[in-house]
Amino acid sequence: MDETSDGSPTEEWQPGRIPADLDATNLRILDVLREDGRISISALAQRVGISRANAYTRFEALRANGVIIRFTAQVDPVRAGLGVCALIFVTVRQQMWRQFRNQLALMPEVEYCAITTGQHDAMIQIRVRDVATVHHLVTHRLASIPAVKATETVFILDEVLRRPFILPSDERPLPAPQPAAETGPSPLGSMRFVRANAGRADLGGL
Amino acid sequence: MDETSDGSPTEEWQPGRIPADLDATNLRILDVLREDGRISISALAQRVGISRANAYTRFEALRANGVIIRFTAQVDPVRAGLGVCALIFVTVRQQMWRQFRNQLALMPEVEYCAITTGQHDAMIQIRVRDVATVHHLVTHRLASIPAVKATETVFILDEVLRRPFILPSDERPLPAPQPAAETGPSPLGSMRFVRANAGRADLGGL
DNA sequence: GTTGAAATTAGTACGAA
DNA sequence: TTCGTACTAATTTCAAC
Repeated sequence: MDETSDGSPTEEWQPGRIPADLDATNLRILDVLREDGRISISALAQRVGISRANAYTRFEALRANGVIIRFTAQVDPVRAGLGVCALIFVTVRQQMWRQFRNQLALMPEVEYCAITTGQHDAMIQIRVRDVATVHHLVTHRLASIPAVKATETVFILDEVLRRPFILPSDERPLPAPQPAAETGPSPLGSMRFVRANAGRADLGGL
Repeated sequence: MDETSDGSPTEEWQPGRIPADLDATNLRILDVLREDGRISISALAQRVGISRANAYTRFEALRANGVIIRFTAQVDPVRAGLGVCALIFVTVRQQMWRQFRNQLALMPEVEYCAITTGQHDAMIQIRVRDVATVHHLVTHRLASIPAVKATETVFILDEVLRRPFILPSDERPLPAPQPAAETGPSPLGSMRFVRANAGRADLGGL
């Protein structure tokens, strides 16, 4: 146990700090909650190997600290009627970031949006009913946003992996079961890191 | 209940079929479950405006039909100690897709992987502790997979939007509150759709 | 599809180690 | 801190309508 007299209530979180309250027990709790978010606290305590009261305390703390943002269902988009998924890479007009974000919030088809380094400025992932809707969304709705300078669209053909989240405690199940001859340094030279375009350090009103 | 041999869910789902069981009530259930996956069935029934027994029936059906895949927590990756997120675009050697998928399953840092059209073959999203880990993962772990021909990495600077999932019933809150003069066809000409490279129709052992 | 029972379980509050 | 237990309130289940 660390003796850093951190008596601050609710413990304000600071960006640079490594979460000290994420011990092995809390990580196991998150691990269980990842595969069954509706598990009862009693069952959770049982699976983690702690008492019910302790499980309640840690559970609430994880929520209060913001480690757990919310509980939600994971839905199969195809079975829900949204069979088409696409990625749209957006070049954003400088100093119009705020408008870009505001407009995105008004688009319910957008499941995910991230600001990236590299050739483009942002990547958004959308889910819609059919391909025609993608076309309409890109050429009409997105194109009508002044902050959007250009877009590049690719379709998602198959989603290989979709994990709810990952934890620092996740480790490789198999420690490289390959023949030693092939395990050496990169046999291929085409690993490329893409840096941002010139003038991209300016994130405007982000 | 029809008893197929292995107790598989009622009503086998077929890829082309539009989910007929997703009426307005089920969509409202999913909508509630999206923002609170731990809500009790009683409260769910109350919020949707149906009886408890009905809510139980529909709830179980949505799970059995595979519309709801699972319930899970949504965790803040930064607060969980994984502050660095990156996208890696991978060019996969033809007819080595199966190996690619198998190797990915062994990499716990990978949160998401999708096969895409366009210049690259797949996009994977990873979360790790620091930037150095990204570098090691790309130049050593990924590069040592024979199926990986080339990669291109971009870092995620900020995650603007992260919705659990979206539903067909989600609609635009505001019906285009723009002046009519600007609502016409695309004012910008740089909306680009990227098709797959030559020979990309072959998905190998996918 | 709805309502109303009983049975079970969840959530909370104490002490004790 | 963590655990164990008792108490109260809520939920799930099963019945009949």
